[in-house]
Amino acid sequence: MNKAPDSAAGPRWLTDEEQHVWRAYLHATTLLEDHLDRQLQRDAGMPHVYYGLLVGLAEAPRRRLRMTELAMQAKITRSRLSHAVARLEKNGWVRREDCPADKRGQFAVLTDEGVEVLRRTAPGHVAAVRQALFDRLSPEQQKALGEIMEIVAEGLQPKEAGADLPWLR
Amino acid sequence: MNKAPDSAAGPRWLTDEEQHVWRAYLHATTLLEDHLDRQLQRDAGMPHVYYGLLVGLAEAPRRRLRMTELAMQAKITRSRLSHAVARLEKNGWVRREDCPADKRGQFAVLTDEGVEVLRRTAPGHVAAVRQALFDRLSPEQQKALGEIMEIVAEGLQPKEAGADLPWLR
DNA sequence: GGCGGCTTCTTGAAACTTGAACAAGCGACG
DNA sequence: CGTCGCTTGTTCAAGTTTCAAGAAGCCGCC
Repeated sequence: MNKAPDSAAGPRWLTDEEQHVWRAYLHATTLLEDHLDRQLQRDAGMPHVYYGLLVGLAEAPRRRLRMTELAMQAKITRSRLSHAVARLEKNGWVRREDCPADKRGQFAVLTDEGVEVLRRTAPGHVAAVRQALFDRLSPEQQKALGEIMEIVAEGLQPKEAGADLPWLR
Repeated sequence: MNKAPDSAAGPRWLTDEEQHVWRAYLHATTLLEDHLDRQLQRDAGMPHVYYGLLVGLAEAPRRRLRMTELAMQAKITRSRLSHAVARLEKNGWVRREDCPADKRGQFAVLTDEGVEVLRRTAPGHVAAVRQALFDRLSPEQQKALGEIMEIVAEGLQPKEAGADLPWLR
């Protein structure tokens, strides 16, 4: 897929425009992430990733998901999830349950308290996202952003579709 | 600036399209960040943020910057920078120097070894960015992305321009 | 049955980040 | 001068993330 080995012809540096775009990207994404992280830490007492876990559970069938599924949904490692759920459990927002069908498995279950936290904090969070992002972009820009992000995500998909050959990595 | 208080008319949830865009955004940005973080951790032995610090220093006048300036450039807190520089110092990539003009001040200075690390790892990093982002986007999309990110960043600017009134916060 | 390879989830230690609190120096204004 | 308010950079403790290692159960195959 590469036209030529980088090392042979010198690295292909970013052009000025690319560099500009890249810096804008880094700048904006870190600012936005920090912003939302603080907003949630302040209003909900947890970081953005943890909030995402609760949302994931809230949308799942019986407000429960296997650990691995939840981890994949949130794009974090199982290890990280383990620690995170331990913390959320301490808060009373999530509970663990054994999986009857697979004795290795655990369900993470959103408790009523967890639902309540979401109910209370979701509006503020949505407002923050809206204000930081959607209120500032034209419909065309929103559409473009969606498409761009889909392309980028697709190129980085860790698994999915068996399209590539894991055993060659 | 708000049309109506959220609490009065119910929160303005995201539309389906907005939700779709937002998820794509989260998905793509976390995948990309993870990807680059691992790439750099593997090839350069440091996380992306630390790499950014070295780059910042490399571009500064005498390869040095005051701690606060560097922190602002990298959009991190002074505290975090303090830790980071301590670590980079241990690696021999950065050195601290007193500021003669202000006895409180410290310069972070990129060492020759630091320059060397950059020289050695920058090509790989650029390649990773290119492959994950620019190689997949059309010129129009690149342009659009740049504009969008600028808008978003502008809306979150923590300081700048004295346009708002700090004493009212 | 039972062995080997795989998946599931957890653990522990080290690295990194956060936020509050702090020592030290600056600078202006009386 | 002196002192009050502010900035600079660090430190500490608590919280989070990573990575490597490991206990336990599943599954297929002989």
